[in-house]
Amino acid sequence: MEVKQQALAETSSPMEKMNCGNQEKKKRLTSDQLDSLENSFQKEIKLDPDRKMKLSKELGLQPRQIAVWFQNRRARWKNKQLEHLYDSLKQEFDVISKEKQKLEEEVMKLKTMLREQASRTQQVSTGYTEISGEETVESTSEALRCSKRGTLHHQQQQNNIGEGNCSFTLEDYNTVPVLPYWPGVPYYHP
DNA sequence: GCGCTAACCTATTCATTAA
DNA sequence: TTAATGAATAGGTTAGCGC
Repeated sequence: MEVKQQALAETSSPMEKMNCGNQEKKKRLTSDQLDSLENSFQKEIKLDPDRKMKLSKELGLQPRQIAVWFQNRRARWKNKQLEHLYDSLKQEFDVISKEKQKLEEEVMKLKTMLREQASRTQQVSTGYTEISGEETVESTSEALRCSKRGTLHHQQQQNNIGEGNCSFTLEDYNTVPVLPYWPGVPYYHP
């Protein structure tokens, strides 16, 4: 019963007073009221009944106004959280995009090198050795393997890939923590 | 299980204010 | 005058409680 009376009291908002003939206009809260509400919100994002009544008395506002302010404040806070989340995800996306572009360029280079090596191998296996100008072609397959391995190894070292040393994996991505966190305000679990 | 109620959330309205 | 901001409302959902 006591709760019911309180609920009734809370419904008597300024707007309803306006509708009842009382021309009380919608008013902005004063900076002192906002400071107190903000401090309270920073301490605890949820509003328990005791604190609502306490703030109501302290600030000379209806409990309903306190509740509404907290609701709206939580909504604003959540929007900010989403903005922060969007920013951090965008940053991650940009980094991954650049990494992908680099890797694609590397793949192109390596494919070109493989094609060149393959054409040389074909020339050697057919027993055809062409010496044009100053160029000398090695005719042993072992030498070819060595040179190929050396080139690939060099590429792998440059890019830190191969032998399980890939610089970025899906697992890495999945373990990157997003930041559901807004400094100065405790994380809100709905 | 069902109805009631309070509290909460999201979307929206509307008054105020600053540019 | 208008866009941005914030107080308040409407309507829906959820959880707790008594029956």
